[in-house]
Order: sequence, then C-alpha cells, then structure tokens
Amino acid sequence: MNMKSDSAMRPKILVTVDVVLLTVDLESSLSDGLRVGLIRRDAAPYKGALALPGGYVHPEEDENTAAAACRVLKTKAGKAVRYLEQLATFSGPSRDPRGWSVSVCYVALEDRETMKQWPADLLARVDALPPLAFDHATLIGAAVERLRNKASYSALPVFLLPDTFTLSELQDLYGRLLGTPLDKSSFRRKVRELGFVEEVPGAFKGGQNRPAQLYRAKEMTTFDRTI
Amino acid sequence: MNMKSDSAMRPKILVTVDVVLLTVDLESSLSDGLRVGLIRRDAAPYKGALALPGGYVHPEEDENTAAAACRVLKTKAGKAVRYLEQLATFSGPSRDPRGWSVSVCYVALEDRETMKQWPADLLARVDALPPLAFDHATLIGAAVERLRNKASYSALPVFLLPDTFTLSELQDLYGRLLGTPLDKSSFRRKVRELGFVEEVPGAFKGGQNRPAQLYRAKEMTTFDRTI
DNA sequence: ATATTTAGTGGTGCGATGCAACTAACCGTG
DNA sequence: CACGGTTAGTTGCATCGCACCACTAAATAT
Repeated sequence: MNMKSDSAMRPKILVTVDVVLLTVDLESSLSDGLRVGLIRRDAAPYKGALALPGGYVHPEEDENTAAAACRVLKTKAGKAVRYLEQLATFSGPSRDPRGWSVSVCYVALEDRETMKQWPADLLARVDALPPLAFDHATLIGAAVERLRNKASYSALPVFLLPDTFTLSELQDLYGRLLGTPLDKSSFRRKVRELGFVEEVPGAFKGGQNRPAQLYRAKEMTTFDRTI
Repeated sequence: MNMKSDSAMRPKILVTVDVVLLTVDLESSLSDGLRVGLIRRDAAPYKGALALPGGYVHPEEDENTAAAACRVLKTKAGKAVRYLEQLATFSGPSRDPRGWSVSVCYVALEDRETMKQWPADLLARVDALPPLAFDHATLIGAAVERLRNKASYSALPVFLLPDTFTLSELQDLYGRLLGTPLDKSSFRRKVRELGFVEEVPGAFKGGQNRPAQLYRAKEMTTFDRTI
C-alpha cells in the first residue's frame, strides 16, 4: 500500500469534539437527578435542534482534542470545567450529514451551583432526553454509563458536588448513581478509610436539625478492584 | 462562530487508526510474558523503524474506525482478530511529522499459538520495548495498563489463551497480569461461581503429571465492583 | 419538657476470601 | 512394582470485611 497515493487521494474527514457536560440535581427526589448541559444549534445541519456542545478541532490553535474540548466549553459556557475526561471516539459516514466524521467525545462534570449559569431549559434530565441532533443521545448514554460505573470504584462523583459538602450529600449522590440506597454506617467507614475527603475544620452545614460536618475532596482516588 | 467559514478554512487533519496487538507468552518465566505485535515501516516517515500496525482511515470503504482497525489488522496480519476494543484517541500537531494528526487507538488480544504466524523478531516484550515510531510507546503503555486493569474485574484475559485451556494456565495468566501470585483454591472457586468458563467434556491436557481438565470460555463477563 | 428530624457511632452475625493441608493421577527410576 | 516427584484438584478452617440494626447526639418546633 503506497503511502503517498494513500495520502493524496484521502477524502476529507470531519474531525470534531463533543462534550457531555453532566451535573446532578440533588433536590429532585424522583429519578437520579442527573442532567446534561445542551446547546441549541444556530446553524445547519440540525439548525434549531438541541445538541451537545461541540465543534470542529482547530489544528492551528488546539494542542490536542482535549484542548479543543476545553475551548468549546469555554466559548459555550464561559468557563473552565471542573473535570474533563476522554470518553470514546465515534465515527462513520452517516452520523453527520456533512460527511464522514470522527467525533472525539469527552465527559465533563460540574456541580449544580456552578451550572446555575446554564440556561435552565437547556439542562435536560438524562432519563428523559428530548430529541437531539446527530447521534448525541448515544454519546450521552455512554457518558452516563461510564459515570455510573466509575461511581462504584472511584471518587469521581465528588466533582458533581460543590467544593464543600456533607457526607450525607455524598452518600445520597452515590446512592443515586448506583441506583441503590447505601448504608450510612458502611458508607462513612469506606469513605473515611479510603481517605478521599477531609474535614473542613469548624465548618458545618446547619439546617433545621443537627448541623453536619462539611468535607472537601482530597486527591482523586481510584479504589481496588479484585477479581 | 460561523460554521461555513469554519469548515472551509479547516486545514487537513490526518485521521489514522493504530492497533496494539497483545499476546502473552506463558513459557517465559521471567517478567509477565506480555508481548506486542509490531511491524517494520516500509515508507517515510520513520521508514525502517518499528511501529504499531496502523494506517489511514479510508472513508470510502471503512464503516467506522473499528472497521478500519480490522482492515489494517487483516492486511498486516492476514486474519481477523479474536478481540478488539477501542482504547483512546491520541492527537496533536507533533506526534506525526506529516502534520496535525488524530489516531484512534485499539487494543487487540490474540493467543500465543495464533501469534506464531507473526514474525518472531516483530513480537516485542512490553517491559523492554525497542525504540518505536511516533508516540507508539505511549499507546502500548496505555493498552497494557488497560489490560492489567480489566484483569482485576473481568474475564477479558481469556482472549489471550487458546480456545481450550486449563485452570492452571488461566490462573498463571491472571497472576502475571495482576503482578501477584494467586491462591489456587480461591481462584478456582471464583472462576467457577462467576461461570465464565465451562468444562470441555472428556478433554484433558496430559503432560508428565496428572492430566488437567480443559475448559473453554463461555460468555464475556464483567464482575461487580463495589465502592 | 417532649417530639421530630437528621447527623453520626458501635456492635454483631454472616459470607467471602486467604491459608494450608489433604487426596488424586501421572511419570520416572531403582 | 514400590516409591518419590510433580502437578491437578478438593476440603476445612480461621479471619476479615461488610451489611444490617440499634443506639447516641444535636438541632428545631410546639
């Protein structure tokens, strides 16, 4: 196979990035509260439709696709994101009507408070998605699956909470993601011994009842997984 | 940001796939025995250097990047591969001297017997890699990490063994990948109850000593992971 | 004071896992 | 042909982690 002719006859491939920006609404008691940040497309194709924030990779300004994803988020959301991770790459001739396309998809996590800036009508529940442009529903499905999966063995979900949070909030979050209520005692023991949170000395969240100790995330931890 | 001008002024991005084809040599007692199938490049850049099997995505014939990876493997190895999984996508302006490139990287697993077809001098130990073209050493590192990781919670490693194998061989393999010797009793109990292998009735592997029952893989299984 | 609600801690029984001893089957050797 | 060596495969036990449940603590409301 000749490399030169291979390169010369190569048709154009569209190279884009898409970001699944996830957050969680701990107030909503029904469902898991997971929400995804969308945009409304202002150009063809799918003009006027809802879609994931995304766009072309700009070789002259992007250092790599992760940088492109950051740039997209910054222009569409006006801020740097808390956590960003590459999810997977989707490709094919028919997923974009403009031609054969490759989309490197990223998952971003943000807490609900910060996401207040995002227009409320563009924050869709992931368990009741509106019609979306391209194959974006698939990308969201993959992102949510990844997040749920990582919840079972990592500290990743802390990025869905504000800087400080109570252990009850953290437990509630894990319970939602894992789809099963967790035991208070076991959860606290686990979290403590894994040491991915630390107390904020003297900081308490007071409500109607007994005040709760506030915590903050320490380092990112991935737990052991044994066969 | 105007989509049309965005698209029109878009410089060419090289879109390629690379495959990290892994196998394991259970004979080699030192190290873990993991090996990666390489090719020797017959064209610039890096002409004559060792590299991963890979190549351009061909939009007119490839249904997606996974199909491109299969095609690359078929042309370079002459056969379909046992297991193929997308690893990650690597990108940037400097990883390929020809220009800004995106490489969708795949991990492939094959058993040692089948890999006998691969030229022996192109089957490198992953813990002692020769100098490689592009950033391919990085891709191999990521692939090996992924494999080791999945060994701790999935049946994935069975794809590194022939169709039938003994439980001792399977245990040896897991022990190598996990980097720690496993207990015979516990391992067998686990494998049995997870049920991802089944006996081949009446088939035994006879050596100098007591013959061992042969097993074959059932369905692909991923185990539970709990926080 | 007392009820209510949420925060947070301790104890206990069961199941999974690790460890070690045991049996089984084959081969080679004197 | 008995015996030792080696690998296959099982069984029993002891221990550790974890789910479950009961308890105490601190606030508010009436």
